[in-house]
Amino acid sequence: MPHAQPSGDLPTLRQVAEAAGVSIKTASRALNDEVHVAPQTSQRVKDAAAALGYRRNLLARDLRSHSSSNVVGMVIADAANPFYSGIALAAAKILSERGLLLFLGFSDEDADMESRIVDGFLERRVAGLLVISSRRSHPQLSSASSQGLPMVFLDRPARDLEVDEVLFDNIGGARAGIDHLLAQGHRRIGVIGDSGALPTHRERIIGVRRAFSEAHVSIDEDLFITDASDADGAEAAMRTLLALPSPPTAVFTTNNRMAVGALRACDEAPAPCALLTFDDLELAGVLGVSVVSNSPQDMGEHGARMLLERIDGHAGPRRRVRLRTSLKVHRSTAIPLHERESGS
Amino acid sequence: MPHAQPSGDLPTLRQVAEAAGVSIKTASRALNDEVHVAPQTSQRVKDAAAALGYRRNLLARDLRSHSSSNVVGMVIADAANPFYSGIALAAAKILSERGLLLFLGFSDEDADMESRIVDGFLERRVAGLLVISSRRSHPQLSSASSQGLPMVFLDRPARDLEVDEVLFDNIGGARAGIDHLLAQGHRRIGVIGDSGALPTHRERIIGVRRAFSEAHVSIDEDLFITDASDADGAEAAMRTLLALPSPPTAVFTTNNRMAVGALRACDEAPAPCALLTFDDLELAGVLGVSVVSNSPQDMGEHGARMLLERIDGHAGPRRRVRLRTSLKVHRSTAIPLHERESGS
DNA sequence: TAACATATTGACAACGATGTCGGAACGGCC
DNA sequence: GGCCGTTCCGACATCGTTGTCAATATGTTA
Repeated sequence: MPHAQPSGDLPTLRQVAEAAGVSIKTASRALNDEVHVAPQTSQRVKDAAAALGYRRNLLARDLRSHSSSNVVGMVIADAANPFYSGIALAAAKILSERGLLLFLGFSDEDADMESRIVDGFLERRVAGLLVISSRRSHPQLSSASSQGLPMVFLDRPARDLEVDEVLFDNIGGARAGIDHLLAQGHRRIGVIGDSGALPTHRERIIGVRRAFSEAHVSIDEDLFITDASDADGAEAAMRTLLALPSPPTAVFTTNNRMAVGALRACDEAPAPCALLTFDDLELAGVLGVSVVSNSPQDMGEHGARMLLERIDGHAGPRRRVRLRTSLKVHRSTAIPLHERESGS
Repeated sequence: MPHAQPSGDLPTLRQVAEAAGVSIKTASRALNDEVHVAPQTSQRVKDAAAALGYRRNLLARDLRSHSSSNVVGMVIADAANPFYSGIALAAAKILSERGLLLFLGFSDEDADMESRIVDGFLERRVAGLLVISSRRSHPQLSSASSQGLPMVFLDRPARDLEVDEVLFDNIGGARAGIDHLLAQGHRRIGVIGDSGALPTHRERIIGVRRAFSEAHVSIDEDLFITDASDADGAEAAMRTLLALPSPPTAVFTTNNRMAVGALRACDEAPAPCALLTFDDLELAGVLGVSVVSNSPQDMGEHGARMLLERIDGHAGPRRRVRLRTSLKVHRSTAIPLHERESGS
């Protein structure tokens, strides 16, 4: 029963070497399974290491071998949103297959916070970055990027950087959603959106407007509330829409947070709402909410793979991937407007 | 416009020092705002650093100053579950207030994976660990713990380690849930639970049985399905219960994944289900599901704070915190059984 | 037997930063 | 002028590991 000494510090390679009666270098070779180490020696070193509870110090190793540490830094906005945590999870899975660890930082949509997080990553010499940015410009990253640090932007474009991107087809997805509602006979369609600060939301609104205009349906701007900012805001927005003299017959929300808020408001409405949202909801079917479905898993995996290619030395020009969305129709918008009966 | 050289490597302190015409040590002093540096010198160094795009190398700094890196490692099972990601987010927020970064690893409930993740943390000399463990024993951690590495176990106990823990009152919460259902007049109560591998689930089942036994209500074991393992399994389990000749009048699920599955099955059931689950659901109100509400945020914050105290040198005996749960009644179990009308 | 290839090992420098210590310059004071 | 204290600065060792190179010992070939 090898009993580790309860002293405060972990044993070093030097101590292992002394215990095994060899030089530091030989101990290093043995523990790294390099060639040209006598089997007995190797075993003696490994036994000593096990007895002492030795763990190699990767900080020192990475410093010496100049290999950027096997760590990838990832910034996401909000872990409470399953959309972002889904991206992070999928990316982490791909990276862990290669033995890469993940630094995860939560920016909470705050530009300064994001900046501090990225600084921490850079100072720790991460091998690459996955960024869901809340910033419009990235001065820190521009020099890092030009110095060759691999990075991939997810969900939101990197306007001022020539780096790889994985985004969703926001315009096309939103357009397909509105097309569906129009095809079901809806003309008074409400729209609830996050604040326009996020490019994703701007693109989705563009898609919405394009759908209306190409269908030659005029837009009632009173039904557009695009500054809801969070679920509570969306709930209030939905109440406002429902309280209109002539409320919308269907409502489109630009992301899952907005949908959650809208659903809360609908819960107290006299009639069921026809609801369609960008982003998947886990219980969309049960809730009857139709969705413009996107796959955070795909985004995380794609991003992670592209980053791995860059880490492995791929040096081609920037790549911009747009992931497709798919429309999934559920109860609340499944029946054309003119076939719906009141009540029920 | 200082233009960083596009060469592959980041500048070192040596290069900054040369550019500023001072020694390495002086450059170090200037950049760390130490005393006894002439203002002009300091400025010259800082200008040079900015011009070169210098970033200090924390790997080297931490190696030298032997300060365990300002990084905390955290293992969680599954980021797709908002319960775990909620814990991680809350913990990260607390830690980031102290400038600590978070290594996040996803074990996917796999013991080997957890072990590899923890190894990576230890080899990178993290300052502390937050662990939601999928393991029954933790041989790696026992030596690390006795060597004084701060760690806090979350949600699941650390049987073989004398470390701090933050858990929920699983027995009491489950008991309160069943008490509520019994009080509403339910006698045939279905129970859908995860596989018994997790201590949380075992405790919850204990709470359930205790509630029955103290109310002197006999248990129909046919209504207990406690090996559902995931949402799909729970969906199948719910279908099984609903297909019984005499189906339960209410169903208790032991966590949010089980609830999701049960809800899917209920969606196709002829009559609405009376459902109560351990763990919060974001749309519990809309869905009408009553919940034994716990707060992953509280757990994350508590755990992070306790870890910080340990990192700061607190050396007291292990602490075991049990966080309370609270019952939130929603539509499906709000009306006593005998007052319910069929249909509606 | 000599020459040569190979296996095994260790001494030493190096990675990029900080801690220690001592030296130079400066001012104030007797 | 001599002494002291303070400020400012740099040479050097050091953290724990790996890369380079040279030194042995051993086996293999001409």
